[in-house]
Order: sequence, then C-alpha cells, then structure tokens
Amino acid sequence: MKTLMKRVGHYVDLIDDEFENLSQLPHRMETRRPGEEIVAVGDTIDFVFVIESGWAIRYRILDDGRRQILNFMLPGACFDMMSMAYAKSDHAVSAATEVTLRRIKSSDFLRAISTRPKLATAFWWVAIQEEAILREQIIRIGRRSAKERVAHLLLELNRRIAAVEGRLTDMIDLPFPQALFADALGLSIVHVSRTLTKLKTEGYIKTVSQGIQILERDKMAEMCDFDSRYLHLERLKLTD
Amino acid sequence: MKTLMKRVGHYVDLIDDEFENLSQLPHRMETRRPGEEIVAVGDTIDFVFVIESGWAIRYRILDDGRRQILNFMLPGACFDMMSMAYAKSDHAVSAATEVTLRRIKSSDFLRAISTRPKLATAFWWVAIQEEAILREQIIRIGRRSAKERVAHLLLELNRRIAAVEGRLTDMIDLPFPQALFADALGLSIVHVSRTLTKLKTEGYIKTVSQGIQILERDKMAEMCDFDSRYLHLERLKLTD
DNA sequence: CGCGGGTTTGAATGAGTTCAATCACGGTGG
DNA sequence: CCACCGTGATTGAACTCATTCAAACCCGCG
Repeated sequence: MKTLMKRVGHYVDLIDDEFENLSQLPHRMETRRPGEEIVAVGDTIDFVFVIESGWAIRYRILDDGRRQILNFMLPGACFDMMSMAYAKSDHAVSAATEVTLRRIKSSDFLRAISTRPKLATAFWWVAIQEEAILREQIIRIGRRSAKERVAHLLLELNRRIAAVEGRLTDMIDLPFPQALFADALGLSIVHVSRTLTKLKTEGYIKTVSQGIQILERDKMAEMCDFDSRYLHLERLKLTD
Repeated sequence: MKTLMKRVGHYVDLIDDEFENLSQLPHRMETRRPGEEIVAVGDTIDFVFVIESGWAIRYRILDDGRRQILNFMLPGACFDMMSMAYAKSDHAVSAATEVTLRRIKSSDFLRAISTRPKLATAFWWVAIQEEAILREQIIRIGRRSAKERVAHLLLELNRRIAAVEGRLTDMIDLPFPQALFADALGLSIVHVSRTLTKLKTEGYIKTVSQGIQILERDKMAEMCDFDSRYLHLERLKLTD
C-alpha cells in the first residue's frame, strides 16, 4: 500500500488515519507471473485492483492477433474504479513483469471513499491523470512519427517511474521486451528496434544493462514535443 | 437540456424532478460558429459545458500544425466534468458546426450531483462511456488500416447519433469537412478521400446529399471489427 | 459568370512493414 | 567447461500503405 500512498498522497495531504482506513480495507494479495492475465475481456469486475509492485498492461487483441496496448500501469495504479460492478470489460489487463496486486471488493472501496472526502478527491485526481495519459497516447500514435513516438513514451515512462519512486533520474528500467513498446506505439517490433538505434546514434539515449539512460533530456523533449504537464504531477493545492 | 436528459436518462431511470433540479441550475446559453474555440489550451475551466445542439471536437495542435482530434462531441456531451477547477486544459475544444452550449458553474454542478445520488450515477456512466470511446480511438489509430479506421469511425458515429436521436438509421449526416475525419484518424485528407471512394466501390456505403448511407452494416462491421458494445448503449431500445 | 472552399485524381516519394537471416546472451545439460 | 538451445534484438532487402505535391474538378454563392 505504500506505493499507492506515495502516489495518491502526492496530490492531497492526507491525514494518516485516512490512509489507515484505506489500507485496512478487507483485501487479498495476489501475484502474477509475466504474461499472466489479471482481467480478461468480458469479465465483470467487482474488484478494485491496486498494483503494489511490477508493471501491468491494459490492452486489446484483435481477431488476427494484432495487439494494441492502451496504457502501461505502474505500482500505485488502481483499476478498474470506473467500471465497478456494472459493465463488462472491453479490454484485458495482464502482467508485464512479475506483479503483486491488492484486490479490494468494489463495494468496500466505494464505501471507504464515500465516507472520506479527501480520499475521494485524491482518487478523482488519479482518474484525471489516467485520462490525460490516454489522451496523450492518442496524440502520440495519431500524429507523431516513429522517432517522436518512441522518445515521447520513454520520457513519459521516465516521469511516471519518478513519481512512484519519488525522485527523477536519467535511468529508465524497462524490464520487458520491446514487443510491448511496439504494441503500445502502433509500430512493428523491427521498427522500434531501428528507431531506438537511431536515437542512440543521435546521442539522445544509450543502453545500459537492462535499461536505457537519457543523455539529452531537454533536446529530446524538444524534438518529440514532450511536455510533462499533462501528467499532472504537480501537487494539488486544496482551497479548504 | 432535452438532449442531455435523453442521453443520461438512458442509463438511469430518473425521476423528473431530479432533472428539473439539473436544468434549473444557473447557467448561460452560448453559441459558437464552426471553427470557433470553446476551450483553449491552458484555460483553467471552472465550468461544465453541455452541448445542446451541433458537433464539437476535442483536439490538440502540435507546433508544426499537425492536429489530432481526440474525440467528436455530440449533443448531450458534457465537459469538462473531470478537470473542475484544478487543472489547466492540455487540449482545446472547438465547434465543428454551429453549436449551442449550456454553461454551468462547476461548483453549482458539483453541488447538484452530490445531493442527487441518481444523477451522480448517471454522470458516472457518461464518464465511463467517454473513456471507452477514448480507448477505442487508441485501438483504431494504433492497429487498424485506413480502410478499417474510416469504416469503424463511421459506424461509431452512426451509433452515437442514434443514441442522441433515439433511433438507428442507415444515414450518417456529416456536416463538416473530411479534414476532421483525417485529423481524427491520423490520416491525410487525400487518403481519407481515397478510402471513402474505396468503401463506395466495394458497396459498403454510398454518398447521398451531405451525408453517407450505410448499405452493408453487418459486412462492414465484420470487415472493420466493429462491436458496438464498447459504447455501452445497451439500455437503449433502438428500432432496428 | 468567377471566386473559393472542399473534394478528387495522378504521379512521385517516403515512412514503416514484412520476411528472413543473423546476432547476442543467459540458461541448461552433457 | 563447453556445446547447444531459445528468446529477444538487430540488420538487410523487397515491398506496401499512406503521404505529399500539384492539378483538376465540383458546386454553392455573390
């Protein structure tokens, strides 16, 4: 629960016992191996999941096997608050790495946030952020070149990891195959590889053991038109 | 307000006076000509807008003029409930056709839905639907061919218009230039034109005065893998 | 008419895909 | 310790889908 606290607490000053309340909600802890499904298409979900550690992906697979990843989900991500008990999921969620999850009954979760206004505000804020990330994903794959797409996603993930870990570094640890990158960006695996190579030869990044180091953050952000403000990482100043 | 009632009322049975309350909220009516901006990038919005008539688009323009349309907004659409008073808008909203809008102060709106649980549920549903449309947009532009994209969007708009008008027809009235289609689908205007021509010669659609008629709905849905369930219209009883 | 916005068509170009081969690397078993 | 996998990354060559640029076209309107 610490990662969720860190993330949600980023936006709102929460008194400890408001979190106490949240973390003491009845729940089950679960783990999934890389590639394992967490939510299948058609599932009716009456749980809220919170990622405690590891990466998950939200995606859809078309008939002929094409896959589109909608979003990467990092520690602190919670889903599916939106759908609650009503609708069938039109997409799937899987573990990208080894993942540990907290599973809370929707009704319990709902009761908790409805009795704690600050908590509700915090989760409202998380939902705003998620939606902004979705919108940015549309712009990325709709109107950006392969080079811009890859660079832009790298910078986004870098920032989002920073938000989880509490400090911004130049390193991006990507503990999953490039195929996920390709399916997130609407590109072929081959072209992602070529594009990363290009970014390297142009001095924007370099590969280090199992990850990528950003060498020219500003130039890279400029090149791919990355503006971190959409991530809404600044702190919420509540008027009351 | 009738269109919003029609839309929101699809999801929840609302007692009339719950709507009465909503429609009697202090508000201003505004109109915009085609192309006029409603919300600019960087605006801090403390209003909720409801589209009473006409089409609007939510979009972002990149430095070099490339434009990506995130979503089309039809009568009954309400925005930006999510952002409320806190955040600056990272995208713009403009009128695609002549548009009439109802503008409600966020605080008034918030108070109204927080005292009317059913109303809150109804708007929760609308938000779920909006998010599903965004996700489908990602899949469309990320992993579908031009032909599939155009067909898929046509079918989506057809269904969404049906939801507003209360009945499903084969006609799609598109009162705006194809350039909007191009910018929504991440394609060039030229290619949209070519693709529409192809859909015509293959017998899926035909053009009628200022609009498009769907000739082979099922074949077309099959071809582009369109499944209307993501629109969450199931409570609609359509005459098809 | 003739203008102007929007659409269509053609030809050349280009970005990204596909297929296939090669490489790099960590793990496993002999 | 090394040979042999298997998975994922990279490279090359041919190809394709979509873009770009430019010209022609269409049509409603002053």
